[in-house]
Amino acid sequence: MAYWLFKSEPDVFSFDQLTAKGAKGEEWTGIRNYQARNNMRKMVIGDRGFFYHSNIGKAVVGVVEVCALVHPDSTADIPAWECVDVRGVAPMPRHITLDEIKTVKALSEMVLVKNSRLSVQPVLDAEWKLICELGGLKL
DNA sequence: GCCAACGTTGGC
DNA sequence: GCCAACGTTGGC
Repeated sequence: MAYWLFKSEPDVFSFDQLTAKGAKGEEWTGIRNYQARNNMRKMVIGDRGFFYHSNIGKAVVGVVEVCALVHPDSTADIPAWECVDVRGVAPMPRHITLDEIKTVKALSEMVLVKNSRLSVQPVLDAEWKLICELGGLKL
């Protein structure tokens, strides 16, 4: 099982909005970047990811799970753009902000820090465990 | 609202 | 195939 991080601006699509969709989840539409799309191609059912709020909040706010393999993005005008479906698993009891991540040495190599513009990114096992711990999340 | 960083586009 | 110009993202 691999870990990922999905970024979204909360005023466009927030973690609460995803959770409201229930177990069926929602398409992760709108990705128009090859690196991000290629990351989604690597995902399998059951992979988990952090839900990160960019711009507003700038924090990891919850955990999601991949519930449909990569498929054409229904909002795209060319078939090259694809996406997975994700569903909400659990909110972070304590949000882990970008500021906090930057102060933790073990997290200084995160893609979130190194390449902040990539909207779907891989997360290392160690990074995953640490952020869950910091956030008080037991899964 | 600014701007740095990055990705994409298109002329050559 | 290079690279300048442009558009977008996202932190500040």
